Amino acid sequence: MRIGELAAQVGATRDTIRFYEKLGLITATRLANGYRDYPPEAAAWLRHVRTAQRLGFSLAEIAQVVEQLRGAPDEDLALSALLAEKARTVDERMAALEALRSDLAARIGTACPLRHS
Amino acid sequence: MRIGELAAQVGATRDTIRFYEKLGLITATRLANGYRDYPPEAAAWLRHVRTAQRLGFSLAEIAQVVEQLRGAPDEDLALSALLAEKARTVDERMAALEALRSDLAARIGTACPLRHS
DNA sequence: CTTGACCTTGGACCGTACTCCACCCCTTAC
DNA sequence: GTAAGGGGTGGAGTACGGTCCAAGGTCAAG
Repeated sequence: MRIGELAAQVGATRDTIRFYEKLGLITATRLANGYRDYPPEAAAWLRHVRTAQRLGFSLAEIAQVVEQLRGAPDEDLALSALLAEKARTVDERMAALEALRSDLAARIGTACPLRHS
Repeated sequence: MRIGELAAQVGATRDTIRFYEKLGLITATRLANGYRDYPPEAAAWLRHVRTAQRLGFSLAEIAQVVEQLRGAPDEDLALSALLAEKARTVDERMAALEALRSDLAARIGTACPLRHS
């Protein structure tokens, strides 16, 4: 698969994929003419990257995970642990939002909302 | 209060506070010598800004709220309305996080967590 | 009266995650 | 053979949220 098809399959631009390659998030073999060539799994992998990103991982973190997974004794176990850690972060963020929400609710309708923050 | 003390109180740098001023997030009166002067409430206000930011609001969004308050016929009423709107945004964001959290929970412990995203 | 801590400004610079550009090569269709 | 539509590279530009720096003014203590 060439870069344009891969890009279309995952809803990214060619530029984005080349950018990800620079960050070590994806690698490609080259065809005789110099074009990047991707195996079919590349699309699934890029979707995984996008998912991780959506879940709050920075591209640098994802690249680091890839790096850490290389040579891990149990790949799946390591990945599950990382996800569990992210879930905890999400829980914390939700608690903070809940606090802000009730903070906002308490101020609404008061005489001077920001004055008592 | 001068900028250094304010910065110390909220755990920011003087540069950050001047940057926020440029964005319209905070205003200061000036002393005779040109130094910025802040009322005691400024610290609470800045902490509020930081909280909103930590919860995923961009500085531009926060500045927009401040902007909308300027010149409102009834400041308190306007602010209450904006806070009510923000509370709704917070609710939406919490729902999104809840979705991500259960998404993570579902993946944890599976044979190959990222494979089914 | 100098030293040091504090303040002022404008502008340069950083990291993240792209996005666009110019300029070039390769391949297929007509 | 020429035009369209891939692909390649390096480098610049964008938005966001700062962070740092130089050159200078202010002020209290010794």
